[in-house]
Amino acid sequence: MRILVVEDEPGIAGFLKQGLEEESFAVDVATDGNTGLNQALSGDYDLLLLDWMVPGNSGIEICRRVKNKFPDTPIIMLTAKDTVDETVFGLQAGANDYIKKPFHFQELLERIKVQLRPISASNSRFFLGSIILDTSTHQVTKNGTEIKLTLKEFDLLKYLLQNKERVCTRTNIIENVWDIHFDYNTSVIDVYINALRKKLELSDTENYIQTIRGIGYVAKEL
Amino acid sequence: MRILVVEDEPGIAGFLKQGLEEESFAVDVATDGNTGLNQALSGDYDLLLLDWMVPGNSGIEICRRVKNKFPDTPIIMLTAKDTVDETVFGLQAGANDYIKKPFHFQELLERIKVQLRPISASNSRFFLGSIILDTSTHQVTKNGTEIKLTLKEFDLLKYLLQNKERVCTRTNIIENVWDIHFDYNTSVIDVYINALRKKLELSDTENYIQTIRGIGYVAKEL
DNA sequence: AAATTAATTTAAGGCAATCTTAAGCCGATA
DNA sequence: TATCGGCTTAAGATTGCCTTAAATTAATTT
Repeated sequence: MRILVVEDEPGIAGFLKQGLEEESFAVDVATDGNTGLNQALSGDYDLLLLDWMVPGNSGIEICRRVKNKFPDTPIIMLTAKDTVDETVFGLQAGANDYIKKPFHFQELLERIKVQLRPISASNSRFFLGSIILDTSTHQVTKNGTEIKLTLKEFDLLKYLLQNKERVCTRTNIIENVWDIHFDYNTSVIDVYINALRKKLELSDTENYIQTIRGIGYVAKEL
Repeated sequence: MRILVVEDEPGIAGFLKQGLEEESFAVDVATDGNTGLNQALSGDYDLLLLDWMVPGNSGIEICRRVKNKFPDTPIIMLTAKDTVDETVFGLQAGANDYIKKPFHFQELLERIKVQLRPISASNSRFFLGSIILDTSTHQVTKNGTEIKLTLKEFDLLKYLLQNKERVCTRTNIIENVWDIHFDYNTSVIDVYINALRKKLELSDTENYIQTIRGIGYVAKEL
């Protein structure tokens, strides 16, 4: 799940980025309204966190423009102000929720999950053959025995499992797992697919992760 | 823990009843909406599993009525449909979670546990291997001998144990144990984890507190 | 109140795990 | 056969955790 944070205070921005990444979201940060608006209009994001007051376009303006183009993208406003007027303005502009600063990260997370629930089933466990991936313990097992994966390996496998039986293109993967948007000219994916197959001991008779030449990969039951 | 299942298909109902009873829940089954609603309104249950479509009152209607009378009773909807609209309706009606049929029983179990966790979280003693943490006496022992911990060490260990088998991110920890909400740039956690491991004498063969690089820590049985 | 002790936090260096790049190889496809 | 894309491996760069010690803050004693 990809989240765009538009926030000029570097402290808060960094805090949000780290916290959300620990929750395995792919996070981009824009520190002013103009770049924020441009990135938001790219349509690459599943959710937007907008600060109310940012240099350049105001959060509320970004909200209106984005909602105009992508009515279904949930937007949560971060605001230092809590007067009724402004929250009403925000909701009129199409924001799905707002949260007052300073806030508890936990609470923000809750609200994000509520917004994303219809999109991601917010599952905690994924299954593939005898493989189980559990996001709550960050553990992967095969036939009950634990398989130690690195963070990126875990994220990649999770992404494939979230999209089980669906082809994940290389672009899909590089954008959602690596959070890279340009320069697709890398072979990280190959390296990590390789590592996964090795660690999961996927033989020819058990190739749950199949290559679609020229396109990408699929995780599928056999 | 008492669970009410409202489900008309006898196959699924029986499957649920048996599975949940094996997990030592007390399970009642209602096969139509009317009796389901009546039983639910008795207030005897800790959690409700509602099928979306049942004869008589629909699951969603039951959900609304029950939530009206018992806002704190968690409700999980079972649904064959997965359109965004309907899951959104369900959540608006107050459901705490939903799961699509067909589902893995394990997954359902996970979700039930998540919902019930706040209720059973009022424990005073927590266990991890041969370690016992008692919140009422503020004491920690390992193999019966007391281990003196400072306040912060105790709080940290308690938090990890309350979330046993679940990953605690650094953000989780800093918010819940230190009550810090914006300053993410600190290494206190490392220092205290280090102290805990030392005092608890967690060797490689006994590393009940594991590091999840890039995310945080988990307390888990081996 | 001052001094002493304990607890907590900050800071920094070292180290190991992880990530990324790059290059050679192999098989598929045209 | 030539080309393209994917596989595999190894090496260098980077990141994040561990550890220790010093600095700050809080609690306790004199």
